[in-house]
Amino acid sequence: MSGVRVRFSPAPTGYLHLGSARSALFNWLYARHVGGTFVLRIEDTDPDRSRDDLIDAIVENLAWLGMEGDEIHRQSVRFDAYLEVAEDFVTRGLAYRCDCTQEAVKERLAAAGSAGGYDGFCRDRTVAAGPGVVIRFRTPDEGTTAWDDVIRGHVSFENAVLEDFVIVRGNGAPMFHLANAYDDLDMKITHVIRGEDLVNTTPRVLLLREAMGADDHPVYAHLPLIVNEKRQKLSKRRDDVSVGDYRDRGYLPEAMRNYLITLGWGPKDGIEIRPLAEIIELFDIVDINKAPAFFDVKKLDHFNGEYIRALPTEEFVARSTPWRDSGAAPVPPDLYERLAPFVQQRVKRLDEVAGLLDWVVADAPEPTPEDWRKVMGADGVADVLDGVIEKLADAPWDSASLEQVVLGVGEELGRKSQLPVRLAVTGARAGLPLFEPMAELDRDVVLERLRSARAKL
RNA sequence: GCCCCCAUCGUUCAGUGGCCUAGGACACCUGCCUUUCACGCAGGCAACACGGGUUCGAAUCCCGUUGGGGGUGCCA
Repeated sequence: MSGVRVRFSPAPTGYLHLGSARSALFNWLYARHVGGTFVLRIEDTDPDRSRDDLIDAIVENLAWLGMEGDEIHRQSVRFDAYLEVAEDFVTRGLAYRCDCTQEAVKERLAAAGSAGGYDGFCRDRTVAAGPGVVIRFRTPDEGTTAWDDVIRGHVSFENAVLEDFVIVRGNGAPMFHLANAYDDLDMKITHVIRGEDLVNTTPRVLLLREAMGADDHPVYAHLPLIVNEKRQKLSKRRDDVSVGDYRDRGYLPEAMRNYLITLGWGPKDGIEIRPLAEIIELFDIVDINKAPAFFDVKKLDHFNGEYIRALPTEEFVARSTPWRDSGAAPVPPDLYERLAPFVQQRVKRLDEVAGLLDWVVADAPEPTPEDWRKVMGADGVADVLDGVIEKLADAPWDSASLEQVVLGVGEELGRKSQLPVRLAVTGARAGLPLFEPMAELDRDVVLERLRSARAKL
């Protein structure tokens, strides 16, 4: 066990965001790589968000991806410690109380022609504690706050641009910077691996930490953001960001995990799809990329397809069963088991399985006009259909015989006979191998579909 | 506005001064396999944003430009 301690510290949101999942994963991977400790710390300093149901969703999705905290903490039960530190800051003159309303601050800022921040109005006033009174941390007016980021290199901020920020809310609850700085120190976190959207809060945390008496700070590694096709940070409103939604759509956790890892990092040998154990061995935060990465669902689909096909058939059946009956009609389990190998070979998501079997368990869908024209418009289709209808009337009803009959008719006529039969029976040009599923259908049903198609020629 | 960051094929990762006529993967295109599709196989298309330096030598180092992103809450 190395002394490395990393943490994933999400705010409770009721779902696990893709970006958060990736951050968690990189922390977890690094901990496993060096034999360190992965701490899960729920940052529920906002009382409105400190709800068990919001937290459970995150824990469950992390577990789905194969991660669980070696330690689990919750900031809402540690308020006293944070508040004590804040009081200490006030008595030491490092922080002060402020009773400015947010509106008043905004007005003064606007009048001064400034866009944001706080103007230091209460810095030298003496405000008594009370409802609505916040505590602000006094940031230095001079100097710089900087650190050497593992991924970004040297990052530095002029203290002058840092405004005095709130560390305790008017309702008495601590703010995240305070709790975050305190806990990283208290929990002896050695490496902070998190999204780049948090770089600019790092100086605050560093300053707070220093004020708490720390003479060092964790190693920071700010991950590149995951972006959408417009190269913007993934957002809940615009993009599909909920890990749970991907699970519902039939992505395998191991595929999702493997794909997420390739966003911002890649093994030197270029082999992206590989066992977790190998990834843990190869992974290191120093090799993480700086540039934002686009979340490419098509590539995720490819990964997922690879993982699906690699599953032993029984496992594929078991894992795809929750999606089995979501099509036009329920699929009988024994039938599903017989046809599963064919299904497994052609789905990229588990939620596609039912659609492939619709024509077997329900009426065949109406062919698209284009498909109909391309297939049924060919020469000799009527003869093919007539021949197949005739021979199928008393042929043995098993897949081998069906194949023999259909292909046999084609050979006699010197035509490819599968496509017209396929379109007539399944309603589509593409799909499962024809004869095995067709043998599952009753003779009457097949003949009826063939006759109906023949009649429409 | 101010602060911070980023910049190799459409996408993603590799490449850390010469091995690069820049490699892998996804996507796309073409064949092969197959009387469907998919899988598989063989090919193809396709990038170092621009301009200055430094150096015998730059995708790799420095500066600038342009472009993009993030932040700027009593959310985290």
